[in-house]
Amino acid sequence: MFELDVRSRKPIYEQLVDKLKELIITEILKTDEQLPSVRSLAQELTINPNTIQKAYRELENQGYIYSIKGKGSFVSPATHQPNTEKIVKVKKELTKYLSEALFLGVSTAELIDLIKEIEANVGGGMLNDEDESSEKML
Amino acid sequence: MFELDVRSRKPIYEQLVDKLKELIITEILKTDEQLPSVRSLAQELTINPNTIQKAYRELENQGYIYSIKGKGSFVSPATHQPNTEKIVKVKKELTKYLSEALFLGVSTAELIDLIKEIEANVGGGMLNDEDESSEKML
Amino acid sequence: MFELDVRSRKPIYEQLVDKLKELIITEILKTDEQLPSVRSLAQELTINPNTIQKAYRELENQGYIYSIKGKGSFVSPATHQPNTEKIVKVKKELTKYLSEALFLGVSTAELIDLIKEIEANVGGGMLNDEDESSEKML
Amino acid sequence: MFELDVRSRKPIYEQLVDKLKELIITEILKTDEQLPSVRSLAQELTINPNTIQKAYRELENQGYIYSIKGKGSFVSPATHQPNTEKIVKVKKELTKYLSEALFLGVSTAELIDLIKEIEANVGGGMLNDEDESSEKML
DNA sequence: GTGGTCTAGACCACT
DNA sequence: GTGGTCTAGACCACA
Repeated sequence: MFELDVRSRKPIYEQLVDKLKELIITEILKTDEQLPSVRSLAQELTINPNTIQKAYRELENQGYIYSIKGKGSFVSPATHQPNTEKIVKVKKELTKYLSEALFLGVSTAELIDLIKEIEANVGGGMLNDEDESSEKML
Repeated sequence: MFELDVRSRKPIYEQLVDKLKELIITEILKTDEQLPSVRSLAQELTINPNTIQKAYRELENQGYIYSIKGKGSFVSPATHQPNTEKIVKVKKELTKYLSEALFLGVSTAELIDLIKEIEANVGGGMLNDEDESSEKML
Repeated sequence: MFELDVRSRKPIYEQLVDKLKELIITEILKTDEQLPSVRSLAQELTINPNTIQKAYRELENQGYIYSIKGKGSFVSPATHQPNTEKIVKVKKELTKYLSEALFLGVSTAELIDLIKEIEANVGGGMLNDEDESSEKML
Repeated sequence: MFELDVRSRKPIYEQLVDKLKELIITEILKTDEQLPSVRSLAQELTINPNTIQKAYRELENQGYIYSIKGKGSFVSPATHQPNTEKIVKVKKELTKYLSEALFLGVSTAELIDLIKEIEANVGGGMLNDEDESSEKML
């Protein structure tokens, strides 16, 4: 399920954050769906529960999930009130990596293709095709 | 000139690497142009020379600059022999941030515009041997 | 264990890199085995931890080890996907020293013997999953 | 004639030493032949005369050339009294690089070919085709 | 003058 | 406890 690379320079908790974000963005994890418990996930991945905890906390800070004491962690509904601050940050990163890609010889066409390809995978975004059923929970 | 954020979670030397890479990619720093000396830059930015050194070393490892002991540090010529390994890495990062941007509500059109805008700034790419305006800077 | 010559013209960290490379190549240090911690090795060798760090970092760059923040440093699995660039470099050095050896009167036979001798010590190469004697060391 | 790589990590004077050694070893520069003067070589290569000077001094120390004040520098006759100390050093380097080559996947056969190829280029040396004379050595 | 190495000692981030 | 970053200050090697 999760393929963590312990050899990576990137901290494990960050890898976890990225993976979970991806699952949420691609709507493999749907709004209000429950995430695996800290302990079960820790056991499954054979890593320290504190590491999972840290990843969940980070996701909560970024607004991707919410936690309820005693019950668990759940996927937040997509807010769709454009979060300017975050968008600015992401665009900054994008600019950095797009420049580097172009510098390394990747063509514009290739990059546009990449965007389109990704677009197809991202949960319809704000008009997310037919999830009408995710409105309970707190 | 360089705006470093000493409080950032990103190490100073990495910030420096990114800034300098940017200057090289946009050809504000031209091939074989001399970079500011370790010590002068350290003084200008009021950070430790070792930190600058670390950044320069990293840039050297990544192939962006080369250093000569008694002489200084200089911009490497762009190789333009596509470095597959690096490209794969960059594309991975791009995928991550592009997904996130789309999820945050940035439109595809906007992203394509971003690419085109960046493309205009990145060094002419392959052929710029006869650049007429290589005045020093910094 | 490690014999470092602090007076040598070769930097300490490079001596360390060479020694550790040797231990890895001869498989005295096995894949995924943990290296001594930066601090413990520094204490043992009575040199500065930063120097050890630098050596470890260099080994990481060269692909011989990998480091995980809160855990330690470990031997990378041998990739065995021939790294052309590195091979070219090594062959260049070999040519230099082989010429010199021949010039100094070492016979071809002697050199071939040297190769065979070394070959016997270098980790079996491809297939050594079922090594029976992987006791720790260091 | 000399192709020096100013971008190399290796100091220029060392590159010079290596090149000149090579010319002497391959007997392109014959015994007692005069080397170019420090100043003329400096001019030709457009590098600092001090750098040439340093290279020549090093070659003199290693016994490859000799200098006569007011006259110039000349190739030393090959001594042929096996220089144990040097041979030990060279063998040490060879062991290092041979190990690495084998580790990187270069075959023994390939290495032996390399030796034979080099042997053909090295100035007959001591005539050591089947040198019967190289078996003493401390 | 340049880059490069090393030390001593502090503090942070991750597990 | 692990690796990683940073500083202040010293000394060396190269051109």
